[in-house]
Amino acid sequence: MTVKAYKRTLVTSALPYANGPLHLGHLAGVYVPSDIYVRYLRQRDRDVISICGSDEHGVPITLKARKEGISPQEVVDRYHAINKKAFEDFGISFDIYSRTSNQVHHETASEIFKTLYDKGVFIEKTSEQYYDEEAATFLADRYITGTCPHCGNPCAYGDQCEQCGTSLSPTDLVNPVSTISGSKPILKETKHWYLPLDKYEPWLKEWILEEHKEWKPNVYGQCKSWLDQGLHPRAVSRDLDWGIPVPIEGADGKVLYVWFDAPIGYISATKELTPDWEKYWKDEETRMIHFIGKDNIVFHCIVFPTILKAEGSYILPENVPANEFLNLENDKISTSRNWAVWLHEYLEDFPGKQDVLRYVLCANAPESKDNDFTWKDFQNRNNNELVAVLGNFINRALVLTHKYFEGKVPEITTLTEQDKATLAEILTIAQGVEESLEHFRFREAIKRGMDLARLGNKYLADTEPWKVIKTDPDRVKTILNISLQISANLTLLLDPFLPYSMEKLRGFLRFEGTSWDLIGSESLLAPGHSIEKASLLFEKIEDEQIQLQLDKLNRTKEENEEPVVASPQKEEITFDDFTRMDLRTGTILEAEKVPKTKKLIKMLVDLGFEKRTIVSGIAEYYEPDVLPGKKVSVLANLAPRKIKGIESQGMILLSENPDGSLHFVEPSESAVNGSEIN
RNA sequence: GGCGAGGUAGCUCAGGUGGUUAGAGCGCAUGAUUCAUAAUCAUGAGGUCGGGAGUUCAAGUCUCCCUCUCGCUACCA
Repeated sequence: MTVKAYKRTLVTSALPYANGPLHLGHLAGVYVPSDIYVRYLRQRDRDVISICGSDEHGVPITLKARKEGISPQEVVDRYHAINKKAFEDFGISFDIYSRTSNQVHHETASEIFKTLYDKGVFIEKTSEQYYDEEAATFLADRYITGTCPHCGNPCAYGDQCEQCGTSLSPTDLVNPVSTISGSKPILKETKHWYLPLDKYEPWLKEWILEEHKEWKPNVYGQCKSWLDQGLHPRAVSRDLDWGIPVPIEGADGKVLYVWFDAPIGYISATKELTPDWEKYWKDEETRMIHFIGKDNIVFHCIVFPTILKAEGSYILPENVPANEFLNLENDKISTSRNWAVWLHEYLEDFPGKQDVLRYVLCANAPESKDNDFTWKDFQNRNNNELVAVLGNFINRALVLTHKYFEGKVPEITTLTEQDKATLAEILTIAQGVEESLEHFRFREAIKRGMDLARLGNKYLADTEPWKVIKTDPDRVKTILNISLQISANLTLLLDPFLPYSMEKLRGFLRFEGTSWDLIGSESLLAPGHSIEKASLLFEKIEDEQIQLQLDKLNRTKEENEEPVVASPQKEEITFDDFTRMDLRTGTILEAEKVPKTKKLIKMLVDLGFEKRTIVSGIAEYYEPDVLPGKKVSVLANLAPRKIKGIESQGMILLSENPDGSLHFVEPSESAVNGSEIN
């Protein structure tokens, strides 16, 4: 592997989807690390740009719009505004925060599609999809509801049943209904374009598995998993009226699939930012870094690079430092369950405390595995680290300087060996931070950065200026000069992590330097230079504030535990309809797990008049060895179906709780095998 | 079931190519100290490195089996 010398860096951060506000998971996984990285490079005076924006297409946005009776544009306008402002208020320093619904992006995505189309990259395929004749439109999976074939939930979507969690395809649904017109959709042929990922598989294997072994284990492993399983062509278009129209003849009513256009948003945003955009996207001397969460690995490591490669003139990402997920108080963050800490709410509840959250999310970032955010930990890190270590050191240095030298930086008289060692340590620490940042190890970086404040505290404890002042005031001059030089160095070293606080600290010190190259200097503050009276850099966070946040989450939990609204009753049927079902009492004779499956159990059931083999997905709730002898209710005249190669002759009735757990509908002991259930 | 990532001190995590008494921060205990937001500094206690077997002179680090967590995937009549 050759180490390339790069002239510039292009940093992209995953485009947040504009159908909801930002939460801590987004920040910890993507935006805090990318912002630290970008601020660091800027401070080093490197040529770097940071790109982000709202991802505004796709079906979920149209659904949200429909639900609220507004247009998709209004939905994305709302969340784009909220999120853009939240990022700004939080100090995420994108060079541009654009959006995919704007003109530049439409043009850029269209051009790239067109180029690939003209090159003959795509495969065209015709398939049958549901079509709403009344609304004269094809229906996206999410626009179709029907009865889930698995659990009978009458409100299942065309792509997933939210009750049992099964992923579905629209044609699986029983009694499909269009959510647009309420009519019954028909199957109609439609043409789509596919990106043949399979053809690029050999190249991807070489590029990732051979040339990028340095990628993080979670990223590399995920890619390997996909590549080993074999790639398949992926549709790049959809029948939908919200998005970027497919820019070719005869593609009316079709738009680019959102995952195709979203990453191109990075390119569009760069175009919008600078006329020099090609230098960032097409020059081999540019290093492109994608900051993303683990859910985006396949798109940024496999799909998007394939698009860029197929297009031919673009560079590929040099690294994709994807993070894992952040949990909240021991539970997965979930927008639909409102289990989250929303950024805009945090900013209201903790005004002026952006850096505290930046610090906690960085120090506890889910870099190698899923991590947990707890409010207690948030409080502890603020009180025991930011306040006690960093804030306290600054306070000590400033207070002592005012107490003994009227707020003027004293001069160095004589340097002891300890002084020299302490000053030398500054640079060593800085090099450690650099090393960590260059390798995207942000939690290690921030910890190493804090070591400089620890060094300051130790230095003061060792030299004891409050004692020495009585016997040797000249010595104290040197001690405080060094303490203040450490403080000034801290403003430089921690600026990428804690920009607000370091700005404040520069104010305290009346220090204006910002360049990373100054770090290690022993004369950032000249003797005689006046500094401001000390005020606090960080404040303690009291238990009450934390309790308030915990109460908020508890309320959410209680709301979530309220009984689920019973699914609406299905449409009325006649007695004849009912009598068509042949329900029987039976007894399980034998049961065994179906090999190589997680849920399936194969049973032999005695129905009195005959014995049936029935396969059922209950292995997560019943062990096979407890089943023989159990009385069950069986739908006997259900058409047989092959499951995992075994013919299942009937269905065992099960009741399902809201949590998905299954329970047999058990006839009483006195019921005889084969007796009819009416 | 398949694939991937994880399971290391009370908590959150480090531990290239196997090699002296397994590390850090926080928490805890003891001592020092008072300039400082009861902050700081020092010292210490705490781990059979998920479990088992194997390779090796030597394994947290390699191999196999098992187990738990997370993700993708198959499967649920």
